[in-house]
Amino acid sequence: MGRAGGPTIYQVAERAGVSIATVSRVLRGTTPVAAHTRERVLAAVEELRFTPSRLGRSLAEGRHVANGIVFPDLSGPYFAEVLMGYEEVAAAMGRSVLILTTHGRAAARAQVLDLASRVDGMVVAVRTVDDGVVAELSARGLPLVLLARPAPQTPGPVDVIRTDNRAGAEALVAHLLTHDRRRFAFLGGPERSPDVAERWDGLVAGLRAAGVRPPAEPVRCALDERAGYAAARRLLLDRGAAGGPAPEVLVCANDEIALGAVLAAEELGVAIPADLAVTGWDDIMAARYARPALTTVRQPMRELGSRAARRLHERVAGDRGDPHHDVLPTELVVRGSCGVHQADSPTDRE
Amino acid sequence: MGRAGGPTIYQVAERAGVSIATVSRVLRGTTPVAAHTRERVLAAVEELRFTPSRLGRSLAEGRHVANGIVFPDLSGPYFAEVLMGYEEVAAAMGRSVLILTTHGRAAARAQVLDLASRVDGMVVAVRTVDDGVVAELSARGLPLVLLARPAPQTPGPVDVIRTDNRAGAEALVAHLLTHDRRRFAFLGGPERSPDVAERWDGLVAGLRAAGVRPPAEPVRCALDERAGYAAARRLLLDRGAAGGPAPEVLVCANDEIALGAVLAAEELGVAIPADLAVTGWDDIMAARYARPALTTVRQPMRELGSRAARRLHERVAGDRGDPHHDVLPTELVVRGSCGVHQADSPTDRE
DNA sequence: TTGTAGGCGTTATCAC
DNA sequence: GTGATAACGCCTACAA
Repeated sequence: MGRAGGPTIYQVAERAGVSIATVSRVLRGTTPVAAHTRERVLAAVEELRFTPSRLGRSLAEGRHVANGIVFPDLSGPYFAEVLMGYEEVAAAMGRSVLILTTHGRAAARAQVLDLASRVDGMVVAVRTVDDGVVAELSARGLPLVLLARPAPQTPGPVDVIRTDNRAGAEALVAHLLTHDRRRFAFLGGPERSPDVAERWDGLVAGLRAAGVRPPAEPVRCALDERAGYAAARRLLLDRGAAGGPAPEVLVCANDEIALGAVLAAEELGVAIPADLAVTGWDDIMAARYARPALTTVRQPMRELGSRAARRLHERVAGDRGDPHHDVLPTELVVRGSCGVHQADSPTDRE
Repeated sequence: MGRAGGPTIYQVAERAGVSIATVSRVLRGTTPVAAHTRERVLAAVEELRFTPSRLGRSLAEGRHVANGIVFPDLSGPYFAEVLMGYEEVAAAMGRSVLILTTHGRAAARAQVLDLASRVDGMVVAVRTVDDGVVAELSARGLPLVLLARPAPQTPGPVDVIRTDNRAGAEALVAHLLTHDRRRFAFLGGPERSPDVAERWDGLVAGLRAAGVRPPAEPVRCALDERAGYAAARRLLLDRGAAGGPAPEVLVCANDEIALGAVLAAEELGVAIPADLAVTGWDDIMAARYARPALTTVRQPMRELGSRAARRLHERVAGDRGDPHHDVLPTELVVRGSCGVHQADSPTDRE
């Protein structure tokens, strides 16, 4: 037993009474081997339960047959869905998947570089490391796909895949305006993710286009339920205290924030949608179960992952073409939280 | 440039005018090196942006510094949470994480074996591959931690981490009986996961202990919302048609099934909790937002992952002690879907 | 058809 | 303090 992983090719060769070259040939099917030697080799492989060392193989072949993916974190369904799509396609192509979440750590750079030395290519999502790292890896010739993150100024071909946040936000605004709401607020931190920044931009643009005055600033908060609850509560109380006009619409950067806002409103006796419309983004499961159900914008999370995997595969396979820039469409999902509609069916299951 | 990943140690050595041994020594800090040579080496490393090849390193060191984890799939919050806990701890220990989802594929065995040759140890969750594969890996000496999956009869020390499904189910039943419900049904597929099997067992045991007749069989269905909807609908319609006594309680194997069941009941005009109590398992986010909010059993998903990572780390570090068998406690979360309680606060945020 | 031998990029053990 | 050099496990020309 040569290593923890099991027997080595030498032991198989010895047992079969052949050279390691022959064993390799049988296993790889690269060169014809006499039927009877082949049998003997296979028998030895079987008896020893031999599995070639990935390390040896990769070192010799000069490739890892593995993909990396870097997320900021894994909370909420978004990244999990992306990962599903990614892993599924990568696995189907025979590639392993290494995952790294940076959690905004300072060590992120080092971790990503380490990851880079274990894979043939990788996906970098959103705010995980700064463009310097991306440029460095790209310069090294490592195939890179950026997910929901703008392409940096870098020489190498870096592909980008994202969803159309701006169009989604504009469609959302257009719908909200049909409810005759005018005083908008936006909950979320545009600096926390390029996606959120685009949603904010889309909101502002949509309102301007309709001649409605957009909010001066977003209400900055983290992208989770708790932060949404706190931010909405503060907003609703402050406006009340200041005697200023209360917001009529809360456009939230994601569903978690929106659901937190719904709880805050409920607690303060603000009726939804009568007094206040609330919208989210992503269409997570809880959005359908909230009462009223949450109006939101759905994005093809899983396809983001699968596309990234496919694109990466092409690059790893040698594609040297111009960088692709895929923008996937979003879909407005109108439910009860933004106002009353005809044939409201808040429990839609699709 | 020796490879896609960048320069090799030879190029650094040449540039610094030293041997590769010296470069290695400087980088690893293993043996003292003269200050000025050290400087020269570091300068060369810097200029060439040298990062040692993981492949070469691992081959020489005989270790990957990487952990694997095998899931059946990634849908729903359960596995994502486990993964979070796992990745976080593994990363903190400087280890990379390879993830594999088997999707019940026939190729699972081969994929797991491939994974095994890329890591120093791995976690195998639930129903992913059969015990033969586990035994094989264990026999090879690969450190293994089983997650929510019973230990097989195997020579090597295999650690197990799971939650106390039986106790959770018994506590749940005990509570449900206080509502004077007697006719129970169980929705879920015990053969789909050991967890579910234990929940079913706990239900049966809990009812027997109270002198209540348990259902003869579980209502088998997949562990998702759609399956729960379909199964509940069928159940409620059939009972109605047959004129038999309708079930008073639907104990579901997880929250997704339960929420699907709630939709089915709603659709059929069956009032919850008045006519029918419904309970889930996991306490996913949507469980809190459903109306009535879902009574469920919470399990420490994230800690399952972090514990597994820690245990694996100990084994990889050389622990040869007896197998651990950790059983984490569950927590009953009583909400509105199982009946009316004093001081009902269905929107609890904790 | 099969074997020999060099190379992949490190680490670590010897000598010097 | 530093430099050869042998592993590590595999693949693959090149020979035979």
